[in-house]
Amino acid sequence: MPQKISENIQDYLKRIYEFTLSGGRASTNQLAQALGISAASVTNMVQKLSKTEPPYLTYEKHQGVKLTAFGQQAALKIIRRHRLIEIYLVEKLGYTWDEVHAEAEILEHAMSSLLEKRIDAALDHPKFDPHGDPIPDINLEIPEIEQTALSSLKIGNKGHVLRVPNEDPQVLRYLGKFGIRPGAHIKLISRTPYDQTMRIKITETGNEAIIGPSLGKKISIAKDS
Amino acid sequence: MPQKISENIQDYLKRIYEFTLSGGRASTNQLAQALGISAASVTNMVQKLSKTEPPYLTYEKHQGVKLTAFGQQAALKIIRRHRLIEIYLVEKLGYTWDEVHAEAEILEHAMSSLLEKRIDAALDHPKFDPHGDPIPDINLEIPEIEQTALSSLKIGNKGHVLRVPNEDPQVLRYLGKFGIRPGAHIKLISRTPYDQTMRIKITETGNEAIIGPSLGKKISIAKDS
DNA sequence: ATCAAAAATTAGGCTGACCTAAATTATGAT
DNA sequence: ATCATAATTTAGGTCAGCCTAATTTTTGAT
Repeated sequence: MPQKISENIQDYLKRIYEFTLSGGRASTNQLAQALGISAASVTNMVQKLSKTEPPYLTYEKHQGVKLTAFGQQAALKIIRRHRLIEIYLVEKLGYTWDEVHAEAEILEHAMSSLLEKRIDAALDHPKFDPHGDPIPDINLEIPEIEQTALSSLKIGNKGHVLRVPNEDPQVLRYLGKFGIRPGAHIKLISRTPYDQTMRIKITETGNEAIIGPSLGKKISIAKDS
Repeated sequence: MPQKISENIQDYLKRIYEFTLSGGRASTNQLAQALGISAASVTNMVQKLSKTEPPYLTYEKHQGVKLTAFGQQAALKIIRRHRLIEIYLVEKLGYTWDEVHAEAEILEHAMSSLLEKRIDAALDHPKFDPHGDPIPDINLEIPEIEQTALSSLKIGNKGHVLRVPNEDPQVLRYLGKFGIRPGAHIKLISRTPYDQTMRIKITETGNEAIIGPSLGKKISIAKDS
């Protein structure tokens, strides 16, 4: 029977979902680090989660874990709530995009189905959170969006920002200062040959920003014309 | 140092606060019943809570417990959050007054200081929750209101409702059907001599409602002219 | 004042979710 | 192919917060 699902289990599932988005398996160490607990504890918990009825994930020794369809639904449910909260806080309570992640991380576990419905309705069924991450709909479907990494832009080419999936408030404030946010139009000015650091221009604000290579890979854009 | 205060401790403090509002001490059994746990567990926990630094409460064997000033502040903080959430859900998210208690009971533990501030501001510093219970202000002060029990009204006299402090959704829906809510104007039609059951008329709706003696003691009113 | 019933406490245990240390298995550079 | 290192798992332990059963203390009716 589908037992009640505790907060930390939700956190495990969410992390595993994120780590396996690109198809692979999530490793014990990865999860331990992301969850801020020891690797031994992770091994222990994933063994349990692979033995529930139905199981949340499949586990093979030393091979990492992968969510079952059941586990994925559970993960998407939390992710939906997380992202709904984020956009609600920004739209209705004056939060900035760097403040909402930490808040949502806690509130997501306290959100009832009714509250989820009401917030979804109050925002007219939003499709994206403040960072441009897609919000799974009521059936937990995620809209597919075509997107490229900012770092793949050619010099002189233009694009507009789709996603800035970074939880770090410092980074978000830095980007926000230049006007880099979902929807912003940008143009790649230059790139250093050595480490691929980019200089980009933001159309809306006229600012120029320096973006390092790792951040450049995380920011998703659509290429314009 | 003020250690982090877990959810169940918050629940203990809230209950003790409620039970000792009228000056006495909260008994082990009372608390056990209210919290849905065994009396032995309560004894155990209150002993701990009386030995923290600073202590949340004073405990003497077989004499019940009483909050310290420190414990009271902690309780009031949760109560403030609980009531702010209740009124917010009604005002901004279309909840009815019978739905909000259960929701707030969970959300109160997930609410940050920032969220508390934003919600307080969004509602322009509300003074009462949907049941007419006063919301402690930012300094945790509670406005004193003069109030009498509905049951003390004389036949033929009028009044208006101040508080309907009942968590039971069924009761709240029953009362709501007649238009009995904070602010409603009422008049006592009759009272049965045997068990004090009252028949009252609600001015706004023109309805008449039957109110039993225990509920009559819980509903607070102000007498009109 | 007595004493049965009610209330509270003590003693001893359980479980979930974490930990460290030790042992095992996998990996990749040579 | 070997082997040092990294990754993972196993073993054994802690702690918070609950439990039941047994015991002690208080209370109130007579």
